Amino acid sequence: MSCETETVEVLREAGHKLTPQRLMILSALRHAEGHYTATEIYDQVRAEYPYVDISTVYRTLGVLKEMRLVSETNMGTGDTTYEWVREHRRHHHLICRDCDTVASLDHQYLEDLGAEILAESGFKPDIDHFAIFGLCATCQERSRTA
Amino acid sequence: MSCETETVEVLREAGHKLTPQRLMILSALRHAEGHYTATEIYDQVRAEYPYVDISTVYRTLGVLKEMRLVSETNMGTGDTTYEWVREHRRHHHLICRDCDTVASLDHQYLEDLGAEILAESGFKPDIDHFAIFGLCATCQERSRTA
DNA sequence: CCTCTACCTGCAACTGGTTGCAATTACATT
DNA sequence: AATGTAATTGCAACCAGTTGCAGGTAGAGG
Repeated sequence: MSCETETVEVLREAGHKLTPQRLMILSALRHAEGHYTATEIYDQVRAEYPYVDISTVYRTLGVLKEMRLVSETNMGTGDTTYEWVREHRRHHHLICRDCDTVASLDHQYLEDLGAEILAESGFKPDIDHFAIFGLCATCQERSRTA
Repeated sequence: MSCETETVEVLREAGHKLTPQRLMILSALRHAEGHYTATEIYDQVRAEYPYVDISTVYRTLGVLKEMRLVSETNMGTGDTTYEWVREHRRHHHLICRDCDTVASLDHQYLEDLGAEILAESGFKPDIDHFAIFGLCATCQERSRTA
């Protein structure tokens, strides 16, 4: 739990209580790489403490999302995925709507878009983790020749 | 139905059958302005033909989405909204995660982003109708002084 | 250490959306 | 106009996610 101290402080300062359930959910997300569904997190926490409820998982993810400690993304697979936001290592996804291939998109493109929007409208977008749907090069080719 | 002829032809050429249910769903979307939830479309169709099933509405919205005749957008209100895509009149939304205010975003910003991505990666994004979450100017101010 | 209260939890009921299946229907072919 | 078949429909059962509520707990203050 040692490396969690900072996060715990951030949450407490925002007026949130640190319950054992929350600490377990937090820990599951922080020590994992990549995206997880709510159910995956639920299962992992339940292995340690079998009485958690799935609604507690969703509610905790909700407060973490509101504080922008985790990102919530619809990857087009049916259920929503959550990921711990690391300042370095920001990334986005290009998802082909035909073949479902997922490619990465450099953060810079969206960083620039966010800066433009902020400068011109005053609105500050959360550019944490985007999923952009479209057609990959291969599928464009295929539909041209079909 | 006269003004629908072109759309009907597009669908038939893609191998889809034109059932009365689909024609009613199509007509409801085409003659409406703005975003609608699946339930709103369902209710409207049901007024004319009470035996449609909600799953038929979702499935039809699915094929229309796949053909990019309608856009599907999560506006953060819980349920997904659908809108007939009109080439002119493209627009996007900036939604404040604190006060839920919705502002419009000019299509140009995203058009440019889409062109950049296509040029550099070959992936062609569907830039039909984005909802970008963040903090409006007022709420940024409020959280600074809080 | 005890008290108090606002926040949090688990439960159960609910809403939005999806899926497998048997029966039906659009429409291409003859 | 009759036939064949693949797509589509309605139904029912299901999965993902949300919400109201009564009881429980973190943690601030005394």
